[in-house]
Amino acid sequence: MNEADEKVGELEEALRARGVRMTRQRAALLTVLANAEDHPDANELHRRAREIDPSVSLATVYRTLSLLQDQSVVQRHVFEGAPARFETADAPHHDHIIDLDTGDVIEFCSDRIERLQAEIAAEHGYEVVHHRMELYCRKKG
Amino acid sequence: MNEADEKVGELEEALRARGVRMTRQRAALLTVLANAEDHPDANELHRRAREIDPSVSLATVYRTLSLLQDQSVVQRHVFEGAPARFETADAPHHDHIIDLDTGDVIEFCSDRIERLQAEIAAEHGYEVVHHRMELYCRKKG
DNA sequence: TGACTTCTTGCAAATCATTCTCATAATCAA
DNA sequence: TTGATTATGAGAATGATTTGCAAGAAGTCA
Ligand SMILES: [Mn+2]
Ligand SMILES: [Mn+2]
Ligand SMILES: [Zn+2]
Ligand SMILES: [Zn+2]
Repeated sequence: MNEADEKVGELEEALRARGVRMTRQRAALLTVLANAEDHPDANELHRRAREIDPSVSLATVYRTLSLLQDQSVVQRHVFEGAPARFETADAPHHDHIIDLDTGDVIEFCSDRIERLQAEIAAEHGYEVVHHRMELYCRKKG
Repeated sequence: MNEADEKVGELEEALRARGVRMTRQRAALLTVLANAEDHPDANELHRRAREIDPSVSLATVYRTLSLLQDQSVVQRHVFEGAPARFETADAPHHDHIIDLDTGDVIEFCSDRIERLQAEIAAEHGYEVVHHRMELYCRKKG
């Protein structure tokens, strides 16, 4: 709650510096995002934001998420057969394992895979702008 | 045109054997799919199927695609910000490079990445049921 | 602290891909 | 052919996301 609050302050500053107006609803959503340890979807973010400011509408949640995505503050992920999920973009790059039974999302990163991806793209005359890698898994045993 | 027609015949047989009724519209869609060398979406498949049988409706295209997916005859891919795309499932497993400028889709497969993915899942106590890997790229130079 | 300009918001209606409902038509085994 | 079962077309319904618009806030500068 301390680290996250600090994060919120920094984000508000950074955004203001970039000419983004800091409204009540944007601040609420930033707080929710900074405190989220999971990968909530727009509805869940709306639910959490309302706890801080009951006036926040779902439309504004979507609008703010787009804004924050443009500002590289959040990342949007669309996993199979589910609405988009969001997380702050401050963590280093990683990909996801999705537990097919529980819906749990686990993060991982493999430098070797990242390197191989770049190699493969290069072999085809391309450079990777961004990529998506999701492992849909089931517990072993 | 020969190879594809052969493929259609085999598919029709295989499906009939599994108790699937072979209707005019299903045959049309199978022909379209067997002849497709790209990754068309439902609308494009509908357009092509109508050239064979003008009565085919979009609803039936969707219904048939679901059926064929259940029968492991087609695979559905949902790339970023676009409707689902389809391809026959007869080719061996591969992943995709998407050209951000042209929309072109290029296929590739890396055994090393596939192996690493399995390893990573295992490290977390999981086994990969299926995965998704897409490289969104731009031409180099 | 106003007054002003420019952006934001909430609400409801619009989109868009996909799915579903239902009355009618087609498949296929007998 | 017949009959039981399943598929189809048309259009309405869905669900996530976006948008238009009138009303409300933010930031700026006196
Ligand atoms: Mn993550
Ligand atoms: Mn492919
Ligand atoms: Zn990665
Ligand atoms: Zn793969």
